[in-house]
Amino acid sequence: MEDSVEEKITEKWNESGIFEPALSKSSKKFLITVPYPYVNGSLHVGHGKTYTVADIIARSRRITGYNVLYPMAFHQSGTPLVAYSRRLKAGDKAIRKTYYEHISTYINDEKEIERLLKEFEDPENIADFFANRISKDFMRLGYSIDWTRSFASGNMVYQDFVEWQFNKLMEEGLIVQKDYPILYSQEDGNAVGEDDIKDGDTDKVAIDEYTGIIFKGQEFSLIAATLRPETIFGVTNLWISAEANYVIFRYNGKKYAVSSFGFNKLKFQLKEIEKLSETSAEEIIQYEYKSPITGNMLKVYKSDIVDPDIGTGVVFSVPGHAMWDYAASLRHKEIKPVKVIEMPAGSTASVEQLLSEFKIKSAGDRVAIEEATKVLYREEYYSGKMNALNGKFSGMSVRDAREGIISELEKEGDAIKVYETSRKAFTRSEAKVIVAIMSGQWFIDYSSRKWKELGHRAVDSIKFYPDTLKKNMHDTIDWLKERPCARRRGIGTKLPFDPEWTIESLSDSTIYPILYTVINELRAIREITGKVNQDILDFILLDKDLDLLRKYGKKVEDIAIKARANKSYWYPVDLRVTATPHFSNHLAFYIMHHCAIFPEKYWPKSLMILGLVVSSGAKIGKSKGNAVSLYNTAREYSADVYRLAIAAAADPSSELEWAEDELDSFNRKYQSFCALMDSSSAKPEKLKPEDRWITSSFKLRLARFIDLMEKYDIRNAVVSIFYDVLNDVKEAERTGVPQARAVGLIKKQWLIALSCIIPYASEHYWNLSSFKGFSSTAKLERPVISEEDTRVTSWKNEADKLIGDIRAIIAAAQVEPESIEVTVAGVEQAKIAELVIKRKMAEIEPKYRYLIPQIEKSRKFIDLENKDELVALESFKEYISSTIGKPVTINTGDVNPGAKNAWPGRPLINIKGEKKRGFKVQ
RNA sequence: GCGGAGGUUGCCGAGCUAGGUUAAAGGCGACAGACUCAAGAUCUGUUUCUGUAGGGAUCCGCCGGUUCAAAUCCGGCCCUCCGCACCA
Repeated sequence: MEDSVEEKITEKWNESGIFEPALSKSSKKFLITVPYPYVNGSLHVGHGKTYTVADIIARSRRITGYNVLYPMAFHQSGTPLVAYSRRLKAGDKAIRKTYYEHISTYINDEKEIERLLKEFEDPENIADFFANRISKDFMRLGYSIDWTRSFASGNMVYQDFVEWQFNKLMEEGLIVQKDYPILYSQEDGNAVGEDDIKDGDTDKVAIDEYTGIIFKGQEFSLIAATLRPETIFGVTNLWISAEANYVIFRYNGKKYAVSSFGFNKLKFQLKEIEKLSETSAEEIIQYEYKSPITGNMLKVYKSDIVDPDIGTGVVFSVPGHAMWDYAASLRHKEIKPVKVIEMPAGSTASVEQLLSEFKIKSAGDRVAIEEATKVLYREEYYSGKMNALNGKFSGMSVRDAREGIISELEKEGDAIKVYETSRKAFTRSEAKVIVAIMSGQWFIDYSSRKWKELGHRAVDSIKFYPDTLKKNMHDTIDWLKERPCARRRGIGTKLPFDPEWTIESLSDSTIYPILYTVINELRAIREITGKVNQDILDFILLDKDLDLLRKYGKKVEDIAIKARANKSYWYPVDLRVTATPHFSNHLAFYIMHHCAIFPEKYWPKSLMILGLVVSSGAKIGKSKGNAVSLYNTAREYSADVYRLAIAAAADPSSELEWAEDELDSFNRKYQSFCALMDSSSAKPEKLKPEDRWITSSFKLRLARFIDLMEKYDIRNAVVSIFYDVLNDVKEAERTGVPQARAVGLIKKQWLIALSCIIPYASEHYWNLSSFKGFSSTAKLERPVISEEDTRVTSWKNEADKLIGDIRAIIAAAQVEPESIEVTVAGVEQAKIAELVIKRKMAEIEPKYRYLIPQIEKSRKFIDLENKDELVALESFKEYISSTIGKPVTINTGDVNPGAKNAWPGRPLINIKGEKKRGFKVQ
């Protein structure tokens, strides 16, 4: 179909407002939502899947009699938009290129693109531009979205609402404040996110928690940061770097020495820490240091395995269980490795074995040592056991021992936590990324017992599609713990009780679907009051007392009452559709926040989780360079074809491989559907007997479609209503009904059903057929299936089975058929067959007993219930012979002594014709 | 490691929660035929092996078990994929 036709239809939908539902007492409501898109770029075909699936469901509910609301908004909260703007401003080439591509999806004019790029230095402009474009794209994809309720998370009214949300959480005691490690850039004086770090998106930087064990010395103590404190019983000595500078500092009234790099980090992690003086490796090695727990006195050696930049520049040495330490100890004969961990029999994970396995000769084989270290750490951690040398930790698993030793060390004041980045990282402006302790970080405390119980209750009551994910959600809720919920930068709402902080982007978008139900009223109130105050929201959303509103005057009161009615009608969300990456975060928060704030009647009803769209095996992502633009795809193939591909390609919950050539085949099917519609006739005035099969079959398909859509089994529903019906129409031709007539017979209901999937074509042919209104809002009637309908369709199945048999014989026997004679079992045969099947051999007349082996052989084909076989096949005689292409005769026969016989459900086929090799057969 | 999903006929992908109706849906590809001057598209059929009458044999990661009967249930093994957080 032409672009302009689709555009015209879109316009008509918009003008008529058919997707902007009002409250209705007569029909059941259905609120369906999808997480709003983050507006930092154009969307790809993967994004479109979620919105398309939701739209198909929305439309199917609408035509089956529900009052449907499918709203949409835009997300702008968080750091990326700000980061992109900043980088554009700084002239970052990579990001410029990305945005150049994003814009050129829509705009060709070079100058205009340049102008926009300049504008994008303000993040709000990026958000506005793409929000605008995305909503246009969505309109052109035929989504039945109510755009009058649209908003963005940066809007003031949204912020009023989020403030309210956080005040509620605070009142419930679900928000706590603590110190917390974050990635930080000293030069920028700022927290850094993934977007700020060089290669941060491809090579993630995590925060590792080291245990900084304190080794007490005479003048000062050393702090050695380690990931493996459980090996403390195997410590033989300490290492420091020969080249690095060391400093002495005071912390908690005591003196310590670490590398100056290390001190630099600790400054951001420890409170009240003060540098006292410089020192040197030489000075440090003059003393011995006492190990906690074991009390051993340890010597310090210089070694080049120490990277002064990692940890504290002081390393404790466990040559029995660490590749680096072992390699370094080779130069010091007096160091004897001590084994403190034993491995299960058969394990090859030991320092010595890995040394030979990885062919490590000296401390110079850095890469091999790194690799071997990974193996050793992993194996020992998961399968190792502490041996008898470990005091009270002997016999424990390595895991338990690590925990026990850490808590013992911390209790005695013999260790501090030291945080380190998981790899060396730099910001895009080349500043070093370190870990700093953010003091007073705000958290949402998901670990609350009571809250989790509510969460579990909600999960129990929610219907999950697919069902298997329900268990996952229970697990996810158990696993949730405290989560930082505010940051120092980014777009978003200020924390109402601490405005230095901006609410983080996943925490501000949990219960927002309720806003869709009242957004316009809230805006109207805001016009009057200047802000939507907390008590107004209490009244509207939590059904609090009307007295709260007296002070705002009658007008506000009236609007609020209306808003509350809207909310009570539409909420809760009946179905939320989202992609699987949202599962353990957004969806879990969505459930939890509803539980915390709303009474049970407003908790979510059901969730649908979709698999990602992948392209050439990889997850589609802007950074991967395999993003297929949603806009371009829809323009190139038409919105309908895109929708058809999404609906029919695979089960929504599984991953969908995006293949261009398959899109072509969807397109061809779609084209042939259009051609069929173009040539179809109007509904005939009078039915003919041969019309019965196509009309009956359609009823069955339609009923199946309705049932499947009810269960959101979109794929099979599409197969039934699109592919199967299409094939039926073609077959109808052979049953004696021309295709044009066949379509005419079923057109109206077919178009209504199809409006879920290919709304443009449906609407177009709806108009051409002069039906009234829109196919999108017409009512689909559940067909009444009569006995006649099931009978005539099962007759056709019998005919098809017969055709298959005839073909098999022709192929096996290598015959060139002239005509086919089909003989259906008569009364006599039916009686004999029944006796055999029912094991009443004695009752069979002796003269027919010779038939028993013959019947036994065809036993599995015999159908005693099949009483009207002759009528069935007779009525499809034309169909059979036109399909085979040869004349077919059908009659009933008596027992044929001494030859093969027909049995009920197993007619006898006799093919007359010539052997392909020239023999004449009878 | 923890938690989850899965390994099906050339490929993709149903079926496997209720075992037989499954040589195993559907799509893609391949092959043959029809149409066409021809190609493409479309339509028809075939697509594990085998058989001169609708039949037979083998088959659903590997091994074993339950059963009259298993792709489907049970046990073990091998392999693949996803999530593990502050990132929207």
